[in-house]
Amino acid sequence: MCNGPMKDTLAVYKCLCDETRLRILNLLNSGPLCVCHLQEILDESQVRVSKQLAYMKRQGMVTVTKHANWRIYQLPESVTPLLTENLKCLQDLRTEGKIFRADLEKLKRLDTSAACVPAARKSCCES
Amino acid sequence: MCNGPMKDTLAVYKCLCDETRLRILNLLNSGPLCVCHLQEILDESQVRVSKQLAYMKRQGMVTVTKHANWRIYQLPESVTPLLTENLKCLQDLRTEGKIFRADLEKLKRLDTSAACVPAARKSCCES
DNA sequence: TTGGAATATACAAGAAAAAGTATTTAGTGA
DNA sequence: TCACTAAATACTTTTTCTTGTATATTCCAA
Repeated sequence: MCNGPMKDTLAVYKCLCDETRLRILNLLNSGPLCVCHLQEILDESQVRVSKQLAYMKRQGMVTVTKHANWRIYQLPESVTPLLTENLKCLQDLRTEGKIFRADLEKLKRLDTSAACVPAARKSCCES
Repeated sequence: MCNGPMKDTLAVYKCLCDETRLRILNLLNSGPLCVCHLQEILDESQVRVSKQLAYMKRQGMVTVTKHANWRIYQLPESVTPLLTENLKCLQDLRTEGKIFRADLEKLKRLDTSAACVPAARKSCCES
């Protein structure tokens, strides 16, 4: 996972250089999410979302936990400074980036009572 | 050049997700440089460097000016916040990233009396 | 105007990444 | 055990990126 600064740096940028992955990071930045909800918000096929998540996991950019039938993806507890900075930039982009904003709107409208919504998200949505 | 926030953002990350391009940005970050010097420092073939520069130019990440036989590449006067942030991150990486450090060492040892060294660099090296 | 240097570009080949379809794996619950 | 759901993986095709070789362009200087 830690292959030296250059490899790590490139891994981050490789995750960031794709639209779908950026949108996923934008969403995960406000809390953990199951695959089915990502699929729903992004309006992309199951395979596509699943593969992008697998890619990001390989690069150490997200972590997964099982929850019954669902897989909950989230940003790792400890995020590198580089990724942290860029997640901040993504937040700034929300102002101009209508896709990012729209995704977050959809996220807010999610049914938080669904079984696959993890406790962490529920509480974060209530607040 | 300005195709909306998403395209612009992706353009930045696409430039950043390649080792050679990162090294080029790291070098240009400390001043303009001609292709032949980039070639020398990076120790890469002419075509390869030239193509990466062309790529970055297409993405609006660098600008060129002619100077006799040479092409001087530099970061654009007005750099987006996203790129600015990431250039800062690159600077931080110099501490751990030995390639970046080594490149800058080579840069310092460049013969600043060479005709292709632009005035801007000369003065910056003297300071 | 001819030759040489610095750089770019065209074209072809190869490698890597992405997308789709179909299939598989796990977990759940009747 | 069987059927069902969520998600991952295998395999294939397509697209995109990268690289290399060769050639072209541009500018200079003799």
